[in-house]
Amino acid sequence: MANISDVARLAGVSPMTVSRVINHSGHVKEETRLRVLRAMKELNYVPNDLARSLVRRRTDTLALIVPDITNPFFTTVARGTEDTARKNDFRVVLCNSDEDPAKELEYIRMCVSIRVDGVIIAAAGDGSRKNLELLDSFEIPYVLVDRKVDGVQADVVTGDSRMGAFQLVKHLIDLGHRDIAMITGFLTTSTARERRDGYRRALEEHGIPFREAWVKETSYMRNMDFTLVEQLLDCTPRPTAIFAANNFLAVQVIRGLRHRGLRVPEDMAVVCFDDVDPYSLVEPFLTVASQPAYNFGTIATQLLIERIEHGEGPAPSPRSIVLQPEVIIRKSSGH
Amino acid sequence: MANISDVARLAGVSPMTVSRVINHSGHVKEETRLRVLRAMKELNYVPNDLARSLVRRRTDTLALIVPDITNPFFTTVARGTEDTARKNDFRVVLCNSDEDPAKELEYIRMCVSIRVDGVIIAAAGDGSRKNLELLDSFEIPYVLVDRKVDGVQADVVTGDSRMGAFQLVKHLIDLGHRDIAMITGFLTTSTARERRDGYRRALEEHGIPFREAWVKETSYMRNMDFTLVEQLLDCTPRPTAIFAANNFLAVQVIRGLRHRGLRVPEDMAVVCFDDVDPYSLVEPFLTVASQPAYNFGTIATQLLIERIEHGEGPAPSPRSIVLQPEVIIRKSSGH
DNA sequence: ATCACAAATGTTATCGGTAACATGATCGAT
DNA sequence: ATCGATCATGTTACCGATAACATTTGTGAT
Repeated sequence: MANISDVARLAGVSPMTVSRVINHSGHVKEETRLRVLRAMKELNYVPNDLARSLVRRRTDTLALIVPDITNPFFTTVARGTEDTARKNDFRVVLCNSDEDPAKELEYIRMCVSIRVDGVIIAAAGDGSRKNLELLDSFEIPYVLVDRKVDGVQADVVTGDSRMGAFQLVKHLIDLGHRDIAMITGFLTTSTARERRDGYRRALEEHGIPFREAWVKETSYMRNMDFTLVEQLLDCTPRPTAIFAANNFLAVQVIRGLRHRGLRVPEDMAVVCFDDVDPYSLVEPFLTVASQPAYNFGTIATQLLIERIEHGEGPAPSPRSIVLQPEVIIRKSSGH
Repeated sequence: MANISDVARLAGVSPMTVSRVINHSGHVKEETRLRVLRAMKELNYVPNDLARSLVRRRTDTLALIVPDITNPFFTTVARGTEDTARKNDFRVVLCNSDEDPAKELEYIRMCVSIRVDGVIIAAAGDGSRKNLELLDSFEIPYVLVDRKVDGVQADVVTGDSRMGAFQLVKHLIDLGHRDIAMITGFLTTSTARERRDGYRRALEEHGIPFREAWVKETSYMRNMDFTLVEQLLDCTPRPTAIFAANNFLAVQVIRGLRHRGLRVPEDMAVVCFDDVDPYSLVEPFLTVASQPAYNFGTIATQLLIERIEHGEGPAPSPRSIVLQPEVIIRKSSGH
């Protein structure tokens, strides 16, 4: 594999001149430039980015760490990230933590050892704090996306989970429901907490008591504990509506209901956070609080790149961007 | 950020000894080893993999290039790849070509410039051949997964598309259908061709003429041309069954049918290749030829790693692993 | 006590680039 | 003709690790 010296030799110049041609830096006479380009082509030369990054102390690489790469919400974030990164000449390494802080830590270690320029992370939970401190200690900038982390000061792009949850539950209440249960992700994630808070506030503002037992907590992932739905159905009184805190939970809820022979919305109203992929669902059906996932990605990436490139002077203090979800009312909540 | 010399100095040894400790190579007295480890911890030292890779001429990194990261089929392949890679101490960089050979080429260039040790690729199409030749010219080993590429000799892990398609269509025929249409991906991908061939063979073996016009070709991606379904519905005679060549196409077909007020399977039978994510679909419903996507990933990765590590001697000649799909009969095909 | 060999550690060169500085050529202005 | 500025290119050092070889120390056998 040819290196820069081979090219230089063939073109009859110094490696530095070749470097200038590659990077469009400094002055190079047009004639020499062409000679170098010809030599590069002839040798099928591709610069070695390891060497380049080593000496430049910069890799032009970002890492995106998400808790679940099979969730369309996060793949959409990933697209936003990637598109924005590419526009700014950054690469993206995509990592999947499986909602597991330990696996997340491994990836963060990797980020350090391959010297990424920055990290965008939807943290596994509050346990991610130590992981993030590792980034801090290496002065690698990062941006939180979708989820805040307790005790961590950083740029953050989130949805207004409290508001979205409030509106969804209010919608149910307006429809006459009073016995509304909730299934949410582990409360170690900020979104689960905020959605529960929004749920709670909506209830209380309408004089409905908040019952701890009606909030079931499980993994946000698709392999959630199926029996939770059963448990809710066995409550007395039985809830007439269920608020699922994300898309996968909603689908599981509906499956659980079907399994018991219950129809949506006739026997049980269902609403949820995040879009449930309409392509897979065949027909849009669920009442949801839809989040602008793509923008989560683009904005987070912009913030990160700003930080990476902000040069001297004091770094901008942590910014918090909150995007509003859009409540889309469809059949699953009844009317 | 501390480097290996800082650690060495603090531990009172040479950098080489530190390197030995890090890599568990050579002999190091237990006492010095501990001293070095203490120094590493004290300085919060993380080795620089750029430098390491540069000199070792090896990055312990694989690239996985898929045409559509939002397709659960490919995310499942990705999981298989990642799990296997990690077990063998490789990292995986995940790349998304969007079924676009040009974007694919950019990623392959990136693979070269960051010197990945190998590539697993579900190629965008036959146009990928030139891209792969680039890898050849740099002697970067690669394995094709899911899709073969015309004129490319390499390890390949595919499903038996012809057989799966044959069985699905035969199933429809056995149910009495004779007017069976097909919607498939671009015929520049091997799977589209093979599925069409399987479809064709099933028809012909049962004395049903193959009609070119009944095979509609479009993108495998979720943004397929919606009007194709309409076109099929306007054929005379109107088909009574549709074979969709992948999961997304099937969902689009069903949406198109719903849009026209047609029920599945009463008014139109539908079968397809690949699983349609049962979690999203709420109820398993589609008759499918299910492929062991996870195994696609694990096997491809094993083959690749073998090639990377095979050392001297003649490289193994290209291997072809063909996995059988499993036809799962459900409601969408009627009975 | 001596020797052969393994263990423990160090030295030097190198991977393939680029930053920083140095040098010589070119050029327009006076 | 002279000079400062800009252009064009080269030289040197270094990024942070490891391979390959060199050296010193330790150990057991005779």
